Amino acid sequence: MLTSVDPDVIRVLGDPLRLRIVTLLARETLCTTHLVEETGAKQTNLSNHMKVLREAGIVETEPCGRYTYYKLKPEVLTGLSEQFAELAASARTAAENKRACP
Amino acid sequence: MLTSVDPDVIRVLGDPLRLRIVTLLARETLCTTHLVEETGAKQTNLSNHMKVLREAGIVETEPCGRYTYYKLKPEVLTGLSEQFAELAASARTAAENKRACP
DNA sequence: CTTTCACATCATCGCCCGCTGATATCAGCG
DNA sequence: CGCTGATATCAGCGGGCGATGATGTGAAAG
Repeated sequence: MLTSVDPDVIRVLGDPLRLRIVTLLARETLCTTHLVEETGAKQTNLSNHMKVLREAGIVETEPCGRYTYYKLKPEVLTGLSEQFAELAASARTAAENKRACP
Repeated sequence: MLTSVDPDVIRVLGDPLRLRIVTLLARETLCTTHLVEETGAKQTNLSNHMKVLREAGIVETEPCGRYTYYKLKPEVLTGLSEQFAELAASARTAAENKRACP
């Protein structure tokens, strides 16, 4: 059975701002203030997106004083990479695997 | 420079039905009728999604008589896999890369 | 040619979701 | 404690996008 890509994770990453946040967090661990500076988004907006990313299991929070640091969970990205690699491998053999017209 | 994941492709794959279509096409090349059977979606709805997938460069069309076969472009999936792998690798080193509180 | 079937396009509706503003919470500091 | 700044939560608005129906096009079958 071909394990498909997790729809929830992809759906969450489908938002441009969230994908941007993930890309930023892949470089360094940041807190909300940094993310506000980097993205130019409002704090409220960002906090909402961080909640979505947290509930999707993509990021973890690490309180540090009155700041909240966010860091990526690399396993999630690794899983995505493997799932897409598997899909790609399957797709390469699917070209000749043409189902007959009904 | 860290090459981020292509936001357009991810955004297109963010829709559950489209991701399902891509997963199906990774197994075998199908025409619209097959996809209608497999997904249970209306033909019009499916045709709209196929247009989006086509314009995003994720699938190719191959006319065969009065049927239209769709097949995946594996390079796109391979690219995604590599980009996520790169992100994951970067994220693993980003844990200690913590920017100072402002 | 006429019919039928596969598929695409167009217009429209409805709803989800991202954005915003107001407000709550909580930690540090004087 | 009172103040300030960082962050979370909540309610409401509005735009974009996915779903649907009607219709157009083009190719095979009869």
